[in-house]
Amino acid sequence: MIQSLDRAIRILSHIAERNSLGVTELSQMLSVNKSTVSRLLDTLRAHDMVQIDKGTGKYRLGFRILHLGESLKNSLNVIAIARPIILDLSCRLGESVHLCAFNNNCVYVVDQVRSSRAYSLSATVGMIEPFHCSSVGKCILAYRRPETLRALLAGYEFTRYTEHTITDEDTLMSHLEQIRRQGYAIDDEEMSIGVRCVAVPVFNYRNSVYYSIGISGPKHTVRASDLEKSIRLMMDAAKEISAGIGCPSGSTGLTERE
Amino acid sequence: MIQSLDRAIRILSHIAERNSLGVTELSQMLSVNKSTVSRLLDTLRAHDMVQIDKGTGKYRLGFRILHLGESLKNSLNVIAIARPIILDLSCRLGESVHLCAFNNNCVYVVDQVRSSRAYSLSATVGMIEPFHCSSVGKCILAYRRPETLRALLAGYEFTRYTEHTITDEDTLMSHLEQIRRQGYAIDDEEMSIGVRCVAVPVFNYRNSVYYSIGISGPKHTVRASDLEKSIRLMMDAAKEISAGIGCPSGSTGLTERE
DNA sequence: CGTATCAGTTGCACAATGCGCAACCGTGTT
DNA sequence: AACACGGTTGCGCATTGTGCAACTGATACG
Repeated sequence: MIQSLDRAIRILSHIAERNSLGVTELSQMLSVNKSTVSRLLDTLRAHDMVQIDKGTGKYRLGFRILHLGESLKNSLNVIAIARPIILDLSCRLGESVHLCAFNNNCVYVVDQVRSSRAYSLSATVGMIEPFHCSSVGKCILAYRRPETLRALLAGYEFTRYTEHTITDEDTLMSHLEQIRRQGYAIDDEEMSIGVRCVAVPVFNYRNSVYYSIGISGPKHTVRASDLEKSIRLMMDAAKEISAGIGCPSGSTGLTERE
Repeated sequence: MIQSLDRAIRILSHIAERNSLGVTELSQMLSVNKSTVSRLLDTLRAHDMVQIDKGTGKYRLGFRILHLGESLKNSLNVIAIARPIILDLSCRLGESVHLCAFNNNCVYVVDQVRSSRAYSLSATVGMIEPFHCSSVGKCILAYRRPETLRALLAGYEFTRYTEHTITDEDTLMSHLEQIRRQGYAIDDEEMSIGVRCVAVPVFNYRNSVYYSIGISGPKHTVRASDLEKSIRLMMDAAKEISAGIGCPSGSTGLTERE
């Protein structure tokens, strides 16, 4: 463990936590002489890892941090990260698994693993999933803010596919509330008779939900008896993907909607 | 300049640039012995500033970077940063200046400085600016992607306020193209007869436009003769705000729309 | 107006710390 | 099996980072 570097990172973390700090404060928090802190800050500042807040004169994080973060985000490929995980999930559950993403105000299927089963249900990558009657769609909607939801659903057509389809905004809203509470969404023959789907949310580095993974299968194979176990497995998989895209571990569910 | 820290930050930057690098590659790039690089990476990894990409086995940036970045973004208060700058701008130009933000698919006035002039034109903070006939609105729209624009304008009503109001999508589209090329937007009596407005975009840390600043004044005070000078001053102010929220200097205009 | 107080930076001398070297793993390749 | 290659560990040296204390500069206060 390299002392100076270790201390520098500690400094960054403390600054991040308190937004801005002075040399003396930092030196007390770290129990390090302020001359040392001052010199570490000099080097950090030379690389724009911290900057001096004109106004308070204290140190805040520098924009280099943002640029590093951008680069990391750009290199994060959810599909690549999720692939081995949903592959494994599909094997364990014996069902097709889709990875869906919220983009352009729609929920798209962005990747898929087909079940090994002879008669497998499958979506098409690129397909848009409806908000009101797909588990993956509802799952993502459940984590939007009320205002966003209102905007999304303004003018949305609640096409009825089966007798179980939710066809009005109010019902959907309270349904979404429930999904967020329980942490998973079910589509029980809401789009096609005989088909049942389950989906769970994937949390990103800021605890927002922009992805979901879902399974779909013939109603009789996705049985109530197995459901609990399946959901647990799915949640484990989702947690792994979440971690892979930077979700702080253990914080799932404490999510601000957006 | 503290050597070890300096080297560590160099390592981060190189990794960011190339997405992932190995110990040996890094040691060559920095001309530092690989044992040293390895030990620096150990410390960085202990703080999740880098992580090992399972798959390639090489080092990539760690999620701590993202969390630091989030914290910085949360502490960035555009209004606070912009205030002294638009205040100064308003003095120099003698016009009211507004700061507008794109949010919830609308352009809102989020701050304002009223001109010292006796008859000043002013908006209300919180007000929503129309897309098709406000300079601040057009200015922000001009940097949306075509797909986003289409979504935004689907069902948008091109209310006619004056004989100069743009009332159809095609005209607006080519007008926006021009705005992006020239870097500023003008509203020439498009919303109110006798009122002229000018707006310029503010670029954020990833070169996206989510804010604009605009002036509005009686047509005769915002004269064509002064326009060039005014626009230059506005662009300077916008650049300063942009820098204040992390825009990499000198990169204005090379923007990906979104 | 001078003095006290506090935050931050600089000079210096010491030794702790970080460094390069070389040896050592562990994997994959021919 | 031998080799090549990327990464980690042990060790001894001196470079580097460190604490101390003095210095600067701003702000408050009698």
